[in-house]
Amino acid sequence: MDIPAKYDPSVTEDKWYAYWLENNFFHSEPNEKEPYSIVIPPPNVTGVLHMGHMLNNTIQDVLVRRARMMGKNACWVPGTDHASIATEAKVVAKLKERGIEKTSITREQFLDEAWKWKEEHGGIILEQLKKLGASCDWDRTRFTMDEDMSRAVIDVFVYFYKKGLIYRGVRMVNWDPQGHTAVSDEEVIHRETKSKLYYLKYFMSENGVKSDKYIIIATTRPETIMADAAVCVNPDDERYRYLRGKHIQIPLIDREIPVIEDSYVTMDFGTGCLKVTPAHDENDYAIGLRHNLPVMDIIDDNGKLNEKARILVGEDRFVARKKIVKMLEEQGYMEKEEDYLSQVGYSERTNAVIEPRLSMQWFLKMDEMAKRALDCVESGDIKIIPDKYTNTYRHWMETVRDWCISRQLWWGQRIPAYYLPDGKFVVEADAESALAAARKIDSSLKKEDLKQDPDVLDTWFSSWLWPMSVFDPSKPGFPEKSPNADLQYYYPTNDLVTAPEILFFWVARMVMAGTEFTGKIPFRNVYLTGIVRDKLGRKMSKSLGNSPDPIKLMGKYGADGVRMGMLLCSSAGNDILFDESQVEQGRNFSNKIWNAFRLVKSWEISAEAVQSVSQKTAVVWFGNLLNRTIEEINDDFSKYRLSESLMTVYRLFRDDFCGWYLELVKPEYGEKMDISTFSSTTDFLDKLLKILHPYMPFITEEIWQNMEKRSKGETIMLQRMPEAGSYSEKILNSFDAAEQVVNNIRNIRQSKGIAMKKPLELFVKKPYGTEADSVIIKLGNISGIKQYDSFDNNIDGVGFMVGTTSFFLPLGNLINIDEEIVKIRSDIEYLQKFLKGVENKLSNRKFIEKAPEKVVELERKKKSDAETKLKNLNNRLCVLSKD
RNA sequence: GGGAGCAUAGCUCAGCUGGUUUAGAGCAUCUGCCUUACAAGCAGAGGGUCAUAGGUUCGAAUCCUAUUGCUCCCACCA
Repeated sequence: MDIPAKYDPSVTEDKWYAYWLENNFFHSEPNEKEPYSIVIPPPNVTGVLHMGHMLNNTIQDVLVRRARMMGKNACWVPGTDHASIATEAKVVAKLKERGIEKTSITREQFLDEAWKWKEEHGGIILEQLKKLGASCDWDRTRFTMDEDMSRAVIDVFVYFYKKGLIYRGVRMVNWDPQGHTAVSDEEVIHRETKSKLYYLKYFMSENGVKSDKYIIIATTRPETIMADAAVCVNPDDERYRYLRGKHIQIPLIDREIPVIEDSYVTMDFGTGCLKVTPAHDENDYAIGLRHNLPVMDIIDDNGKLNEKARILVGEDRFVARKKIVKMLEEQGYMEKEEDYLSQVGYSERTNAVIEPRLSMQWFLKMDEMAKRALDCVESGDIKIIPDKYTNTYRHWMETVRDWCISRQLWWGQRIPAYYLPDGKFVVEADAESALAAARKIDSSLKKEDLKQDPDVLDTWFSSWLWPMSVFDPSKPGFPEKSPNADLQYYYPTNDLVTAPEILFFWVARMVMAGTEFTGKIPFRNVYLTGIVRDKLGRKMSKSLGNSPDPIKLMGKYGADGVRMGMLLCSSAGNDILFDESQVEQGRNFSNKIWNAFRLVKSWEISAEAVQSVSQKTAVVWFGNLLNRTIEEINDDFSKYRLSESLMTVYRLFRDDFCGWYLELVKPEYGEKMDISTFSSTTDFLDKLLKILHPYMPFITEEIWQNMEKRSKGETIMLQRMPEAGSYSEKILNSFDAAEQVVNNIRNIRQSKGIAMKKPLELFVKKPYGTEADSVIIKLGNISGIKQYDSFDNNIDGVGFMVGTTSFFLPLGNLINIDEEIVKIRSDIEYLQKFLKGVENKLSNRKFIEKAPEKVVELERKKKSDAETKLKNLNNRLCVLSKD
């Protein structure tokens, strides 16, 4: 037999993934078993795997693989998201590289290019997931813009429109001048940004003529003054009472605007005077509405000033700001400027500064749906893990505003609104039905008279259907209309694993859509992962270059190693500080497992060999320990404590199985092993591999396949997970005591420089109850254990205690009596302190009266144990001090 | 500005309904070992006023209050 001493993942991982695919092990069809389903949070179709995906998908894979081994019919549906803004931006950039502007080609040509790009680069990320070992049902792979998925999105739009929940209106929206589209409130990130507060002189107008009197107005956006519609003061502000009914002239362009009063203005901020620019600020827009102010929009789609600005036409808003500041200074309008920190909104997708802008958009009413989505969580039907996010969820649901669902893009599902020549419109799922509907308004209409709305829908408007539409896209979530076996069987899904950032974007909206269309929640548990950061706690980003390439990482440490490294440090909702050393630990553990297998595989079995006492003790003990640990792991899983469960298995395998069990049962050099011990050992290893499989699928399959001859089509991934059997605390405790004795012996050997090879005698004082002598003898290298009534008179050795039992190692002249005395004295001192504490407690009458019997009992035992120990130590001290 | 959460060993975190001797892991550190599965290993050791100050209680890392420091979410103060 020739098994290499180091485990090499590169020769096993691809092999077993191919084997699993070949045998269709990941595929699931409805059957009579209990279903377990997860839908993947679809990554951006043009995306590339990053550490966040690694974490998220490792967790999903652990859950799915475990469910499968628990005998459930597990189905993990993969797929990708068309991510309209991000993908469109990428395609636009690609075209630009080739010298093509988006504006110079038609919608159809652009979409052709986009689809080409998608075919070429789309799905790379799914291929990368295979490297990780993801056991997705690839036959069910979905894309949010698949024809039938898109159809579902359109149907849903029509449904809500006809229900009266979708409306069209002019609103102040968050305009992304770089992406050329409106984005939702949730896609705007506010960041503290350094800017300046400019104090401008606005001269008063008397009979249309500029007077020399002026007021001072503070603004951060001087480039918008040309769009001012009024100057506003607080009605209670005495200082400006004289302005009532007066007019003011806008600097530079001398346009006259009225002074108005509105309590929105804070008297003690700035100068107490506010310039009102309804077209470019949401609050100003609201004030404008209240006071019937005209709206003048001076900034175009690109963020440049348009001709209505009269000056600086065609300049970018930030260039215009610099230039106008200069002009204002030169012409004497600038009172002063101050440094100022303000919250500026940035587009999540393009990072451009958001321009508040009025435009015609489509909206979906949220209030009722949000209330329902909140109920699902408050009632406990949906559990959020960790539950601290329930608060965040509630807060959002209570303050939600209508959802702006239109995007001024081409990549996505086009809004199915068709305009008649007179500006009226109809909403229908396709052009034919739209024409039919339009003809009811005007029977003379022809197909070419109708113009479809150019906008597409927000990407989340398709992904909120995901848990339904992946199973039944034909009729989005109307199971009563079209009972679909898959939807009936797999929906609601069990667990959703995603990031807290998209709790609102996506999770809440899936709950809304799910309950709207099926009357059922889309999933029962939402497991929120943390953000993967570098070890300094910084977010991983391309610009910092602190994000490792997952593919390279898996190449270096193996997918199993990386999976374990990620899992070990990731409790739900906590950010993970990624450090390559964690992955190294995972790789090292793989090697440990490998070598345990190598050892077991190397044993020769003989029918004549007889099971030794230490082997028997080890087998009984480990069987009990295994049962107890399985119970712990099950408990961890029920609470979604994945990283703890893995740590438990890690310790069980490394410390207990390798460190104690294998050391006890392995035969002496050249000796053979008995059948009974061998079969117990392989049985234990088999169980351990199964428990480990969800975390480390590749190495466990490799070893499991090599443990014994397997027939074709067999796999560990479809074996039953070992169940927790009964165990005896007594057996576990007695072994634990033996471990402690061995540890003491090892400690003494180390400190006295006695080699492991040299056998020692061990004395123990009667009564002696440890049943695991054979363990002590073998692992302590003890030649014999002798029981005495007393060995207090021996001085040439070292004593120690485990529990209240005294042990003694005769060491001849190896001991230094003075050192021993010092050590014993410090032990005594410590114990006396401890005893005093316990005695204080026990002499407190209130404690005896009020504390539960059990606790008091325990304190009494502590006291008597400490007293016994003290007595022993004092005796020993006496003996040693005699000379 | 509003809300939520966190603070335990050098680092990352457990510690569940207050009570199991002196608060646990893993990593890192230090010491000794190439012992016939594994140096990607083995054996051993050190390391903590549980952020601070009060309070409740027979008893507090755990419950309450305040303070300090950090993180996240939400929010239009020009």
